[in-house]
This record gives sequence, structure tokens and C-alpha cells, in this order.
Amino acid sequence: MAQPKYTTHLGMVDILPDDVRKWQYLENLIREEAEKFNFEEIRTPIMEQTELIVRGVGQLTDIVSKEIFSFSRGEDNYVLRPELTAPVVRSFVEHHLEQRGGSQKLYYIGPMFRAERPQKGRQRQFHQFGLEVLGSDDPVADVEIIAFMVHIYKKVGITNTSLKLNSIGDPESRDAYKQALKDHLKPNYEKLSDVSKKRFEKNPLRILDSKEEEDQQFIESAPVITEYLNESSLSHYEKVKEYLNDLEIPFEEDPHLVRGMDYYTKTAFELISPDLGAQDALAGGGRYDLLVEEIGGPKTPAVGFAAGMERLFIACEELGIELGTKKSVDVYIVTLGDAARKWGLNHLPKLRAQGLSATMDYKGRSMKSQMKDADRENSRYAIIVGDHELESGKFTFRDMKESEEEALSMDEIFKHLLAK
RNA sequence: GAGCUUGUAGCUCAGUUGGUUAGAGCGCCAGGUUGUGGCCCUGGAGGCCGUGGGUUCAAAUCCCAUCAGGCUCCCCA
Repeated sequence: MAQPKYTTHLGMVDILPDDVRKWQYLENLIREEAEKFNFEEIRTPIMEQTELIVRGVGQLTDIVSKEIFSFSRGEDNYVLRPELTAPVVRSFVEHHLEQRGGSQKLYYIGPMFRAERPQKGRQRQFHQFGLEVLGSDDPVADVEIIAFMVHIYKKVGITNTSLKLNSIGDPESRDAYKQALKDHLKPNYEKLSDVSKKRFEKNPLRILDSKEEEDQQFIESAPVITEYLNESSLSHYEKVKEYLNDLEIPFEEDPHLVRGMDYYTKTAFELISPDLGAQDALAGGGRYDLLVEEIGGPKTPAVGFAAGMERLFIACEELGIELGTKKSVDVYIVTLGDAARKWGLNHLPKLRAQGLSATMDYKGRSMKSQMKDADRENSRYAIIVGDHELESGKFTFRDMKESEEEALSMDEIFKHLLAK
């Protein structure tokens, strides 16, 4: 096939009508469940100031250093948001949401943008949903967040997941650990991979999740962060684990779990699926107690997670889970002749006014074609209208599923339809 | 940024050692039923075989280039 003249940009995909049905299903599910957890939706612009993302996510992260779509216009710098935690925090600070009292429990659904090479489970425009709790340092918040995340996948039917958990501590604990880690790695500095050498000074923690061959032996023998947690970080971590056990949410501790954004503190977690191929993270998140202040707001501890919607669909596909329902319509009006066609056009609104979905042929085709179309549209009933019906006032009301039909007045037809 | 890989109808794919008007299934349109769907039968539309160049009497098939995808590394959802 010749290449079309106009196509989507690399890594950006159209979601076509047949697929939109499962998106709507998932979006509805997320909204319903989030409301059950008493979270409220927040929507922020697709674009943010560059500075916010750089400060929020971290200058040295891969996301900021090489995956940002940005442009400027006059004095202003724009970035397409690569994630939504920093923007949500920006909005929280900008609008003084702490003044609403209590903890702010927010959720979002929407597109994100990262300029990466596309592959399975990775696109340049992709979609995430997530929850954020701002204003609580209680492990209860961590656990509610994790519980929601796990809950959604369970609800959808993705059960073969594993939850990885770690604590990267508060700054004090982390500094102590960083020093210990550097002391451990220093003698072998020259043997580390190039990436790891770069991270050694700036962000040694990230060396832990390096996949480079040459780093593995040093990572395995490295000290474990949880042994360097101070009392408050440790007790927080212990509580999180305790509460997860209470809720019977299984997890695996993974002392090498470090997340890609700089703002995390204490709790870090990821939900992994074996069905995703190379990109195996369904969702991930953690606590970020310092970010709100970093962005200029009041000292506000917070936790959240983000989940990839495309990845959720990939997992569903691998597991044979079909989301959403087939398209269908309640009534298809089949018409013969101009008078009947006009009658049909005039009766569609009457059916719709009763809360029914209704349609008719738009192309003036043969009755056989219209019946075929009614079948393809998966219509529950057909009303067949020709000269006989217009004269007698009795219309042919056909049950497409049962293949039965009878002649009824419109009053009777309405009664029939609304009884269902 | 690097490696591997693929490009033939709307979709999924066949296409023999290069050889006459390039095929199938599904889908689409229509007829078989002058007022009736799903099954069946018949017919039809739809491809400069991604693009450009080269080799050859002859190229979807071989060579080169180019464009566009896919997968993988890095990293993340």
C-alpha cells in the first residue's frame, strides 16, 4: 500500500471507534472507583512552563534531559507534560488548595508526552490515570493509594501482577545511604558502566536499577537502603507494610527499586506484569514529601501513583480480557419510499426523547440493504415502514434477536420498548 | 542515539528457481427473495506489489538508495 500523504507523528496513534469503547469503559471504571474512594478529578492544561517540569521532575532525569517536547513563543517556554504529579502540585500551590481543608484527594486521566523511541508499550503520546493525596504524611495515605492501584487491575481482571515495594527514605536517611553506597562503589569506580559513572556523583541511587552487565556484581553486594533508614522513615515503612498485610495486599520488597523522578521520598512502589514484554511496569508511584515546597508551596507531604492506560490494554489483550461492550442501537427504522422515509426522520426524535437510541438508513438504499445495515449496527428492534403501514397505522415491529415481528400501532410499540 | 526486522487490496496474509492481464480469506457493494438481516450461492468494486534508481529480453521477486513502520537496548506508564 502506498504511504498516505498525511499520517500521525511517530509514536502518536489514533484511537478508532472500535477501540474507543474500551477506553470509555476504563475511564468510567476509574471515575466510579475513584469516587468510591472519595477522590475528586482535577484537569490541568496539556502544556506547562518548562521550569516547572525541570524543577519538579528533576534536571538530570531522563525524562527532562532527553524526552521533553518543548518550544517557545516569545518570552514563554512551553512543554508538553511528561507526567502529571508536578502539574497537579503546581495547581495545588497556585490555587491554595490546602485552604479547602483536610487532605486533597485528587485523580486525573489524560494524555502525556515523552519524546522516546516508540516500542511495545511505549508511545510518544500515551495516557495515564493516577491519584494524588496532598497533605498527609500518614502511612494510611500510602496504603490507600496502593490499594486503589491494585484494586483497579483486579477489577479489570488482571490478576497476575506483582507489587514491588521499597523505601528510599527521607533526605537524612538517603544522604546516609548515598554515602554508604558511594563508599561501597568507589574502589571499583573504574569498572562501572559509563552511565553509572555519570550517576555516581549526581544521583548514585539510580545506579541500583542499572541493567548494565558490568554493574551487577557491585549492585548485588551493595548495602541495602532499608538498613540506613532513620527512625521516622523506618517506622513509616514498617507501618505501610503492616497495613498492606492487614488488607491482604501481597507485595515483594525490592531494595533496588528506585524511581525515575527526583521528587520521591520514603515509599516507592511499582506494579509489574509479565504480559507486557520489555516495558513491564503497569503503574508506579510513591511518596513525595518535599515537592510541594520545592515548587513554592507550603510544607505538604504527599503520595501518589500513575498508571499507563495503553499498558493496561496490552495486558488485557494478552490475557484475553475484552473491555467494554459491542456497539448497538435500540431501534432501526427501515423505510420504503419517500413518504416512509419522511415518517422515519420525524419519528427518530420521538424515540430518542424516550431515552432510546434510534437510527435509520442515510443512503436511500433497498430494504434488504437496510435490514443488513440494521443487523450490522446490532440493532435490537427494527420498525419497518412502507405504504401499507402508513395507511393502516400499524407498523411492522421486528425483534431482531428473536426474528419475530408483529403489526402494532406506535403507541403499542412505545409501550413495548419502554417495558424493557 | 544504536542494533535487528518488515513494507503485496480497507484488514490478515499467499506469491514457486526473476517469465503471460498479481491471488486468497475476511470486509465492502449488488443480485439470488419487485417489502425483510444473520447461513448459503453468484457477481462486482478495490493494488503503478512503500518510493526512486539499477541489473535483465523480462523484476512484487535480484542489487543500491530512500521513506515509513515494528521490536530491542537505555529509561519509563
